[in-house]
Amino acid sequence: MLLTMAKSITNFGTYSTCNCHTSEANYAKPRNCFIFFQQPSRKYFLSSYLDVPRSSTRVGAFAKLDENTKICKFCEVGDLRNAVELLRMSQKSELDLNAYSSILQLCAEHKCLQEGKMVHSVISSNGIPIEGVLGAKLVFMYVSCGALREGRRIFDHILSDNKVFLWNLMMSEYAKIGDYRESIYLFKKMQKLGITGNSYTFSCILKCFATLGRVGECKRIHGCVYKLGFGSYNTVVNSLIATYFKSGEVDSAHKLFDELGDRDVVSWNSMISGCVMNGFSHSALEFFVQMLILRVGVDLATLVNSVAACANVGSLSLGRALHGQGVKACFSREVMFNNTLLDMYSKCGNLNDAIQAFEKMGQKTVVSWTSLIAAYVREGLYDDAIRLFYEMESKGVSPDVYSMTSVLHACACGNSLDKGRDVHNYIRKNNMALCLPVSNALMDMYAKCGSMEEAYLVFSQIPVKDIVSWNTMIGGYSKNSLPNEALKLFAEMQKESRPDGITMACLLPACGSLAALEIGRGIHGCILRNGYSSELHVANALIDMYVKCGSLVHARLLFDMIPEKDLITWTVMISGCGMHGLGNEAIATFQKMRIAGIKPDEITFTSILYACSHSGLLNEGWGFFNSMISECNMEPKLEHYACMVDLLARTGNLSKAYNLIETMPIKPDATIWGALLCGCRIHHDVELAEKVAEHVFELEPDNAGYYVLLANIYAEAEKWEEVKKLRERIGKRGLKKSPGCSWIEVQGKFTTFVSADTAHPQAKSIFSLLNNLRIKMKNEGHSPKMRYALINAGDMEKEVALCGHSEKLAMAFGILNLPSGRTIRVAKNLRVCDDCHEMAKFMSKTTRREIILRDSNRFHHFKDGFCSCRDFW
DNA sequence: AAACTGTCCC
Repeated sequence: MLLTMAKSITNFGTYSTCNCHTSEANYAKPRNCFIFFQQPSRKYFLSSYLDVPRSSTRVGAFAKLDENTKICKFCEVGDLRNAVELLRMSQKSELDLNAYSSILQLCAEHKCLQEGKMVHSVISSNGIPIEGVLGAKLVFMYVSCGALREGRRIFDHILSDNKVFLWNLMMSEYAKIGDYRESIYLFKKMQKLGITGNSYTFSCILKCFATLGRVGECKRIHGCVYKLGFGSYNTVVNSLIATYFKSGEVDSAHKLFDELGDRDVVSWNSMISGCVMNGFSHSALEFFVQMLILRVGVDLATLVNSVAACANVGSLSLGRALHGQGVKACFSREVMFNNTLLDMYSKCGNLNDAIQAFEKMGQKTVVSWTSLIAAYVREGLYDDAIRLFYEMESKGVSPDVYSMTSVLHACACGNSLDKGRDVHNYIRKNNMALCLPVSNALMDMYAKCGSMEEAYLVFSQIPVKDIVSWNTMIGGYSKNSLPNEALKLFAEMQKESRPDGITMACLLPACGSLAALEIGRGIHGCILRNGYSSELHVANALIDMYVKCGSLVHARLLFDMIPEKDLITWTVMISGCGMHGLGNEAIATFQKMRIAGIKPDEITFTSILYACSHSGLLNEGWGFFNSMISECNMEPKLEHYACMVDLLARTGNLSKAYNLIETMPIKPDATIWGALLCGCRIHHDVELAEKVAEHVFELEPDNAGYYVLLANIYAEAEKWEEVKKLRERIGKRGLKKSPGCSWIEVQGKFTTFVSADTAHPQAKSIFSLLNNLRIKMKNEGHSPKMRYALINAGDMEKEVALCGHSEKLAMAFGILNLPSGRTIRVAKNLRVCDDCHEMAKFMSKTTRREIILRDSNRFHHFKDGFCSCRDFW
């Protein structure tokens, strides 16, 4: 379809371009707001409002007329110097209003403030009252020459006989410099004085209200406009359209356009830019194509907005076609056009053309530089982006808010904490921290670089936080494994500010990592009450929360209810099935996704490979690995190799796994060797484990977990001497095994257990429950698995230590405190041990409870003495 | 004309 669009441009490419600059493009920027002094309209308005009426010309002696005529003649030919000279030389009695007016008009046109002031002083010293037409001319002169304050002084002085056009002039001048409040003040004063506005008044005031986001006032003006009969003026309706788009009321804007009989190029442009602004770039392009079909003249604004639409929908071919049209229309020197092209090429994934567009630009502004910085970030060239920022600065282009946030984004994505801190210093030096988007970007940078302390420091210094500030912090805590902080901040936020869907998407991963099902349910309720559940991001986050909290059933229910699933929805479900040991269901979901026409990405492949690995589906795993390369043209990354090594190792193909590591085209990291080491434990291959472990220790010498893993392998082989040596090695490096802990949520409250936790108030009943179970197990022929004790001591002692594992304590606590029949959900920070796994199976049978245990790797569903992992984890 | 917060894998 986009191709046909591109073609239609070439077919209808002979539109007029000459009028582009002069058309009344008054919708986009305050700069163009006051259009009636621009080229096409000037004469009409000046002659009707400003020129001296003939009746006031005094008919006197011929000589007097002569002086005036001379001055006017000089003015007519644009000879300001001689006109002023003659004015100064003439006697007061020789001059009439015509002469003063003409000179002031010329001063205004040539923007000659000096001469204008001189004329003003001549008028004053001649004692001519500043009122009526002369007053208006003076105001116009000052304003045109950029002396708004002077103009305002005279404006206020002659307030009583001000005409509408002067009010319009002042209002639009204030709007031009961004002082919308002053424009609104003048508008209200005007209303108070009973002066009725005209179409220009309303265009201007609508823009002011819209920019300040005062939608209610806009609607009131809309009513006024219709009452006063301006409802058919396209300038006014165009402003209304733009206003509604700005406040996000897309339907109202469309309705106005549909009802507008006389559409001009600005009306069309307003539709295109409004659609782009509100995320409907496809519709924008449809309007553009319709313009071509109807042979409506196209101007610079049309092309700029349509190129932006191409950028958003990623249509390179149409973008290129528009580029060509712009060149034909002689826009190649327009900075705005070139900046948009740069951005379009970058967003369409074409960095080279973006760079070329940048280099070809005659005039580069801060926007051009910022767009190029963003282009580098998009391609992952973070250091180049940062370098570009400093290059821009050294070339004398001062960074603005946009360039600051862009370079911070580069630091954030590139994980460059130090460079980010440098930029922060730059911001402090230049007093830019007070700007909220900059502070927000700073927080995001610190959060993405893992420094939540610094992020919080920035956060705490923001006097008035917006929704982005809160979301950034909450999401930062979630991502940096500080879920409790995320929840705490969320509670704090609710006192001050209303959360939105994004807040929920930021917060839910915190519940997921805590396995906080009840809190997660509470948030789900909040989502439903506030109507956030229709947002796909929120729904995806919810599904993932239920997966991670062990409730695959709820996850699946929600998943099935989503009518339009995106890639992430599918990926969440695939990895969810994988985590819960349902490999075949993961595969079925993957296939359904393909049928739905969704293309998997690298993460989807990681998830499906991971699912195969956890269910021991070797052939299927290889199938996906190969199809990733051959069908999807993707290059497997470290994580994909890690999954394959894991899969081979778990299924007992240890030497094949070893070979894969040796022959893989990228350098294996500790995770890859670690996966094989795990396999060595499962299959009790001490010899290979030693070989593999040395690779691991070399790559990650400070990770105590790997030493413990090898120690366990030795312990299982009862090589106590080696265990001892390894423990010494750990001690020498000063490493500490991260202590195992497990937690359980009962009525929304968490209880955390560490190994052999006797401090708990219910410790006595917990231990007696576990002891009874142990006795029962023994009677039924289960011998405790002592190999995990890591202690070379008497068996009794080992048994005691085994009984004290944190997951056992948490499970026992659950049995004691949750109503019968309720599923017991426990989460653990490390992998579950063999003995605990055995006991959990037994527990599920004798207590007739379903137990769902989440360890650091996956879920175990214990039911009737069996585990969903089929003892394979 | 450009920018800041969001869901998935390891």
